[in-house]
Amino acid sequence: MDDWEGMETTALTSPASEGTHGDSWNNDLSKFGRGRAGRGFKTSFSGRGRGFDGTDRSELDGGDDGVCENGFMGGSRGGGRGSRGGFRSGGDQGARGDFGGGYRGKDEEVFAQGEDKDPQRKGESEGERPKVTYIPPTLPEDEESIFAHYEKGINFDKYDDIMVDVSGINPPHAIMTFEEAALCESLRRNVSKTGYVKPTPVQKHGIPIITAGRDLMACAQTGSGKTAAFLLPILQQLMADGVAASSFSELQEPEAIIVAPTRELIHQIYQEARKFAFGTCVRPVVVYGGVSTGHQIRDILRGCNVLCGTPGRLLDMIGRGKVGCSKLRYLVLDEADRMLDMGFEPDMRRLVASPGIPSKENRQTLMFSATYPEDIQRMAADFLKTDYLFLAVGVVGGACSDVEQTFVQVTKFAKREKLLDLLQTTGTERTLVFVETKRQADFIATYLCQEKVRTTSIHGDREQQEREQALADFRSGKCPVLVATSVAARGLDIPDVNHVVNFDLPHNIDEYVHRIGRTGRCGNIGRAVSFYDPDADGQLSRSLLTVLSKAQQEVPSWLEESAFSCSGAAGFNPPRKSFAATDSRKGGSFHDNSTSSQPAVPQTADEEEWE
DNA sequence: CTCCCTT
Repeated sequence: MDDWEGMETTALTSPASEGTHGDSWNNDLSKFGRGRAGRGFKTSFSGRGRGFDGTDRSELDGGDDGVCENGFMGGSRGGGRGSRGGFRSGGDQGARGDFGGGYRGKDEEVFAQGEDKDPQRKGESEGERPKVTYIPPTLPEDEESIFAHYEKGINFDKYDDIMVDVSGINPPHAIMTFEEAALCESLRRNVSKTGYVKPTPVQKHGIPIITAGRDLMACAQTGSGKTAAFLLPILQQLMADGVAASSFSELQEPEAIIVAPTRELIHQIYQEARKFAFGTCVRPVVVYGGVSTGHQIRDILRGCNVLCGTPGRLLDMIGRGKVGCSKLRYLVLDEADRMLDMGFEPDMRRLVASPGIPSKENRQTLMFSATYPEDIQRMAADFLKTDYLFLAVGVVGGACSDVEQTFVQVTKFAKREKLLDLLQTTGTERTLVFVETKRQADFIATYLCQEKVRTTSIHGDREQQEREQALADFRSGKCPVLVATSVAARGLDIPDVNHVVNFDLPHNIDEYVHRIGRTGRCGNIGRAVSFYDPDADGQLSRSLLTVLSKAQQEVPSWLEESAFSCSGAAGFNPPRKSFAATDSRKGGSFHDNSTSSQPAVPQTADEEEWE
């Protein structure tokens, strides 16, 4: 089932970049160890208001052309030069001087990735490459390319065992076939070209719910066909209601907006949207950071019915007046729990406060994720109509137990050796190594490269082009080891990930569930090995225990003991978050439960499947 | 605290 929402490798690998990064694992090495003082990104980001509320472009653009762009870069590449200040800080201005004004320019003067090789720049950069506004490879428009990679073996029958639970008032009946979805001709054709024969459970239930105009909070694993579950009914409605054929305009007012927490993920969703919208008058567009803004603006202005985006760039586009929200009918939050957690919540609130945007009563809001901490569910109600439906889809004894989860007690300092050890015994099978920090990702990737393990890495401080290249190299098998931060934890659909290694365990259990969900999919056996550092991971032990037992995994006795001792006095350590696929409106009983002898997870039917 | 999110 991995293949379902598969991002097309080709889309991420441009011929031009092939040369530059051809030897990615080798080449990456040279880039890894560079000092990285962190970019102004974060500081400026979480800091305060963003340019976008200003709507006043002059300020924004002025910043672009002047200090910011390179300041930004300087922070990233400049290792150590005073880049902490965030963009627009004086300290960054220094960085700018280093590469003269040549490269910073307007969006119009961007460099295609091939030019990245410019020897002069390379020479002078030495750890300080000038900012090149990256233009992702133009995706081919031909049918063949759009529908590439649809012929993977999908075990549809596996889905018959899935347990489904719908709660909420008056849910519509599920459909059993795509015919019942009453899709128009071109959509039907696209569906079958995509290789879908019969709907998956999330589609069987989700499609009629959306078609009926209901708001939805859906709990389903990535790769279970959830993207199609919301795209199809949305596209169908738009076409049925005869949306104006998209055409050039200085202001575009999309009928649907889809947001996701990472660039790679939104790109993947966009690819799906292109498939299903092929040959229709509905035009999907994608926007995200790290690539040329001007390019994306032009793409939007050509016509935009379904806008996919990461929050920052999306808000930027709205703030620049390129995108209006008054015609919005559908708002989709993918990885919704992530979109509503601390990091993104302000952006989401800002989004739903955009000028002209219909209130929640006057639009349809759809949320999808594999995990829904209960506090997040409560907050999600701010975005949903009160009668929203909750849909939980799980594979009984399925995906989760297809992942063999093992734990190794390792202290911080022994982790590196242990990892190498592990990789040498597993050979070249595809392995995704999760680490806690961006710095650590560079560090470990460099180390593995030195040990002749073909490794690449992905994290938020890498150039967008590098991120895409890394993913492409991992997918293609050129680099069978990918070292990643949580940027790769969710949603990414990479077939044949044989192993997931939690070099560092995440701090929260949902993240753990998402991470190990990168493997063991589609009936394949996956393996997840986690390095458990008793000094650091004690807090997680209890919820790990619950996850393990629910997935019918063996629990090491030391972990059990650790959980016992870490939980302190009975009931004093209730799980902060539950990770179950349970409608928080159902009684709300498990609040109270969590302080009793109940395990961390509410005892409902949805044993399975958090992905 | 870190991660991810515009310029």
